[in-house]
Amino acid sequence: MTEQSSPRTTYRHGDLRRALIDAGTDLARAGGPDAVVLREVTRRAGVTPNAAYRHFTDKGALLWAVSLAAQSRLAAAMEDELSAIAGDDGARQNDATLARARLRAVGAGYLRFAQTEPGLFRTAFASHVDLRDASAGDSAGPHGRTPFQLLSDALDALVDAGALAADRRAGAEFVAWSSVHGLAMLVIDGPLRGLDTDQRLVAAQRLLEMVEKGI
Amino acid sequence: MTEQSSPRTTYRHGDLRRALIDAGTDLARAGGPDAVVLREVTRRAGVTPNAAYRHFTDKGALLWAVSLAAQSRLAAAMEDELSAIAGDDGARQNDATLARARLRAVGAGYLRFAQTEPGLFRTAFASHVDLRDASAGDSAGPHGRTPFQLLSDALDALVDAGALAADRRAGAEFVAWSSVHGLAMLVIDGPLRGLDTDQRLVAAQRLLEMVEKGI
DNA sequence: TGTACATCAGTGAACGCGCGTTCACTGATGTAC
DNA sequence: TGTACATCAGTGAACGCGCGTTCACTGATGTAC
Repeated sequence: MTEQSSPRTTYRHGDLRRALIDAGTDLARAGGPDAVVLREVTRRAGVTPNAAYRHFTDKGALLWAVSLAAQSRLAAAMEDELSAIAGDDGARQNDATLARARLRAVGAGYLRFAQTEPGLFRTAFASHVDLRDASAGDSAGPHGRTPFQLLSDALDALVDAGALAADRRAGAEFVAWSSVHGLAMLVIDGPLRGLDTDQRLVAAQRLLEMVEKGI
Repeated sequence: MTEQSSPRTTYRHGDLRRALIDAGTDLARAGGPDAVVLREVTRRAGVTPNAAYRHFTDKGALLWAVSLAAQSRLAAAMEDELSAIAGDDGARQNDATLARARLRAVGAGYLRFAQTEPGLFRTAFASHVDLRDASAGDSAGPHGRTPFQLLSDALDALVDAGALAADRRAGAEFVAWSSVHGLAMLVIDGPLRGLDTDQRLVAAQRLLEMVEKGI
């Protein structure tokens, strides 16, 4: 993914911006946002530190770009989980069971990404991003939806299917999101770090169940 | 709280360990765990940087001590909320309404502390602490209970009062904690930073309601 | 089709900074006699 | 009660480090004529 192994032969790089984001993503994957160090990023891209300033105004802008990439991967993980639902052709159907399955899939994808890619997960939330901002195109997944939009979609579908009262729709994403996000944080970084894989799965199931019941 | 304003006249300090933790706490309050910088801490205590090594083996040990102090304050905030419950004499009663009020108080205290002291809140979770560890005496509040223990107590009382089925008790703290923790994180540091005070209160109420219903 | 030239992506060297940590030391305190 | 001395909390100076950023530059590329 980085240019490290294939040293450039031309004076010009080709697509340094992309290479810097990729190298930054590798660093973020391994060590979270703090590991995204400008000098190390350029080192990995096989380039002088100041070359980065041709593509980013400063280190913050680079980290921001890496964070957007991480958010996009989070969205992709959620979409993966959605597309794995049996009997779901992706179209909007008025099926309460299916709608609930989709909401669970959104949560499960979120949790799975947090646990398999903790560094990227933390980076997605690092740079004071507003995930609710629909205009953040670079933070969207393969189908152009951001993580927050995927959650909103699932909740809308729940209302359409009659599985959630319309007057409980407002603010529902905040509480659903909070629950799942909290478990992710406690498990990857916090006091629940000690839980083994089984315990994590049980906690995740239990949590999604609670959201479904209590929302 | 720091020694900054009253320069020492004696050669010896008196209680440098305490002063360092206090100065570290001030820094953490203002800027979170990353702001707890050994040199700045000693500067505030009116002491040479290396003096800190008489009391802490390294910077990590200092940060750990500050984190314990932050956890203790979190516990205190939760206890404050508990003691504000009307008609609660603090004794264990088999009253379902009261038990539910206590659980809500635990969550509300947690959320209030996160919002009024975001720096300390993040510091409490910074140093890979295991909050569930009962032996962490320095992380307890005024009544000797850690934040996690306060939550456990509230859930036990819920079972005793018949407001929570005994077979749903196991793992209940994980999902309750996750929900509240997630909202706290999203609001103070994350994508829900933009919410104003009213919206936060509404979200908090809605969340505690969901936990109560879905647990 | 060939040449002159402007553009601008990347170079090389250097900067000042604050950090955590180590060293040999000094001098106030408390205890033993 | 007074003196000698061990203890050890804090000093002062220095270290090496990696960081983000700036400077004047060079040379490959693409375009105009």
